[in-house]
Amino acid sequence: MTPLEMKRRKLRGGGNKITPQRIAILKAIDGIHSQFTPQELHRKLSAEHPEIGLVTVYRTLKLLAKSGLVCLMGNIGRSQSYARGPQQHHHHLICAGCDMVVDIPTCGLDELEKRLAHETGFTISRHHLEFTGLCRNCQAVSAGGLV
Amino acid sequence: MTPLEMKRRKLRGGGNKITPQRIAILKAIDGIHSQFTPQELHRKLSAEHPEIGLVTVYRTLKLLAKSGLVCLMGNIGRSQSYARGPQQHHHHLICAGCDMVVDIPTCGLDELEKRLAHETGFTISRHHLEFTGLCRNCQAVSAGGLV
DNA sequence: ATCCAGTTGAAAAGGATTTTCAACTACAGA
DNA sequence: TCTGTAGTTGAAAATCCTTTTCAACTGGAT
Repeated sequence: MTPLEMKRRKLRGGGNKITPQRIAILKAIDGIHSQFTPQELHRKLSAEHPEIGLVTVYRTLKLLAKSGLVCLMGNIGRSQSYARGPQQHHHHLICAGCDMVVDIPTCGLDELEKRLAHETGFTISRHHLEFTGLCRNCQAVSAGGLV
Repeated sequence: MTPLEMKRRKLRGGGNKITPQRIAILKAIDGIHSQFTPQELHRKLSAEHPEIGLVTVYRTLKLLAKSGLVCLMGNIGRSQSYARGPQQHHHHLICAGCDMVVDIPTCGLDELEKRLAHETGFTISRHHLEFTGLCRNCQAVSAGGLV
């Protein structure tokens, strides 16, 4: 079963229909390797699928996130930010220069989380960790005085 | 020197003027012990200072954040979220039920940060860590079937 | 082949934030 | 104390992102 088939199946399982728009959106997302906003995805789509409206992109991303097929990462400025891949435990290293995103699979926060829960009486259900800095490329660029 | 005087001095130092609006806003912020949005602050202000416009609140918060007198925490839904106190190294434990915010002064991420920098070639300038869960109160409420 | 619940695109509405602009004012210097 | 001016203000308008509404359309079960 191809990855796309798996995704179709997962969508169908939730009682949703498989439409040409949704397939086009799923395919487009597969080709994006950094975080993206609904607007950016729509821009990317419009080359091959000018008939797909921005509203549909918003709706579909929301649906895909609910179905676990894309990952809602939070807000960049005013915009929602999504990323390819399922919602799972991972964190991000983000370049302030070029917006590149690197996933961080481990964080070692379990200990801290347990301690906090104990000390505060909270039930902690999730955490979010984000590092910001400059990637090698952008360091070079800013060292050259271009920024 | 009172805390307020210190803040006035800090503002003046940046070449900014001390206006009645800014003083009222600084005082109001001192009375808020959880995170707040510009809109919430404006609502709170409007009782005593109906003449202060929402736009001024937005502008002043931006100025205060730049001057290090309040702390811009990120976005809650679509809204910016601020908190009393200077921007410094601390993180948050947030209750999903009542929005209460608890500061976490330590995080022990220096090691991970160093390792990441080494492995990826990034220059890491800051990180953001956030735990979400339910405080004792809200656990009780949801256990009672009210949520 | 038929039917209907789910889906679509366009336009309008909604909500947060920023910009514009003319009037006002804090305060440095005379 | 007075004056000039750069910074500040509030209201309205503009902007930007996102959601809602609605009539037309369609996937897929029967």
